[in-house]
Amino acid sequence: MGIHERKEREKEQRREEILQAATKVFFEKGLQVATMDEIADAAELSKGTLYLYYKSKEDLYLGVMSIGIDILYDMFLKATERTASTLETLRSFSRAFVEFFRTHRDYYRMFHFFQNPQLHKQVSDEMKEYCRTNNQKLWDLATKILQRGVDEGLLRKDLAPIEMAFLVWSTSNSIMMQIDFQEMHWRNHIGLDLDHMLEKANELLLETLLTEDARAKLERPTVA
Amino acid sequence: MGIHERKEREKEQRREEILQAATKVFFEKGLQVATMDEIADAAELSKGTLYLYYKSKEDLYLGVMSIGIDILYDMFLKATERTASTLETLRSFSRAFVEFFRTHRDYYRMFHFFQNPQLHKQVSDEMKEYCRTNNQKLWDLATKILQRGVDEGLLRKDLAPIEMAFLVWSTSNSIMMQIDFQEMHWRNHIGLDLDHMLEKANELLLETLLTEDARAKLERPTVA
DNA sequence: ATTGTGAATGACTAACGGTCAGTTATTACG
DNA sequence: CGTAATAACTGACCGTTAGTCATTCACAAT
Repeated sequence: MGIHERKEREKEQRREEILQAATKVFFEKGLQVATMDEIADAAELSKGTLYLYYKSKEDLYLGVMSIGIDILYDMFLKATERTASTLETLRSFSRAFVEFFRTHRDYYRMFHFFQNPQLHKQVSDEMKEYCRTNNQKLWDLATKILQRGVDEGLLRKDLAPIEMAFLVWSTSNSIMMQIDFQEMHWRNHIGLDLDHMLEKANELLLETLLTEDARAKLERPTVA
Repeated sequence: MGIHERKEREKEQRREEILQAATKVFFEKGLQVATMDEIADAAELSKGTLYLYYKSKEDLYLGVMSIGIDILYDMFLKATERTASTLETLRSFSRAFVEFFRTHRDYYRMFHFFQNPQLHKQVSDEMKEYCRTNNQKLWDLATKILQRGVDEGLLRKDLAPIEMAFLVWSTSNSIMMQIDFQEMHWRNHIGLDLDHMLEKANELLLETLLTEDARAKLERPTVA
């Protein structure tokens, strides 16, 4: 009586195959230019079948994006798992985000669509909820580390951990967006090295978030 | 022989009428949902006529957005024209941006499309260039003020004015984006007051950009 | 062998951005 | 004034594509 289970597995596998095909096509063309027929071709299925597994093109897009969230989560987790000082963990976190941005640009790009509900025309409530939950894991993880920093007296107390998480994320994110969208414009027309700006901004922000004590120690690491 | 001139004026006026109709429809529905037929209806013209004045729906959208850039530029200009200390001018600048965001949300929203070339499918090179030039004015103005701050010893010298301008803009912008897209999510699910974050972030950043001298004076305004 | 079930198909529909041959309005000219 | 020339405008039409659904197909149950 394992037939039912096998069918379930096969269905799951089909869903996965569709996701793989969609990943390939979306990475190459983006949401707007990619067509469902193309994805169907890549999956060696008919278009109708795609709709048995995903409710809309946008749902499928977010399905692919969710893999990106998983990857980022894993990278964050690894950054926290290395036993090190909290300060070093904070830096690892920051670096992990930049690393994700550099090595998984395709996924990073997809986050914009998720972030901007103005662009959602056909996203199902289920998919929205799924993404929200998945995304929440990231924030919980980040907040936990920052809370540790506050408890240890490393980070200032007048900002809640979630506020710091938001600041760190939004600072990095806005610069990464510009790198992704307009790097050449900034470099050639304005003469601005955005990669440098990204590092600098993270550095400045971390300093800003540190308590005065921690900042003093940072400047003179081994107190005489 | 003023016929030619009159025709020119009428043509310009028609272009303006189309822009008005487009403004109304785009504000109500956004780029994706608004249709050219709707805009044609609103302008009491046929769809074909729209294409005599704008090359594509996206061009028309950017035409509307450019008005928003003009408005923001004027607000920035007013912020700098008030005779005041450079520090106060910097604050005015920051406030002007927030003010624009609050009172011209519809225009602000349109900036995203301009910023993200991934979304451009039919933008003409001419319109791109026009927007770029228009946009550049904003940066020039901001950079000028920041340069003054550096010259006066108010702002640190290890960051170029354009770098500071970029940091200020990207910090504000990323938070505003979140307010615009997800304010309710942040407030209800995370318990985060983004309006407060926006002020706080601007405040922290300004402090970060000040020289140590200036910061010290800021904390004890009247030195004994 | 036959029936039942659900997965898969692909022709079809609706919607929309953009086009262009044809119409109308206006000006120039004899 | 009549007519030709020019410019402005129109809307039916085209191509594309997301999404649908009646039908077909594969396979399991009996």
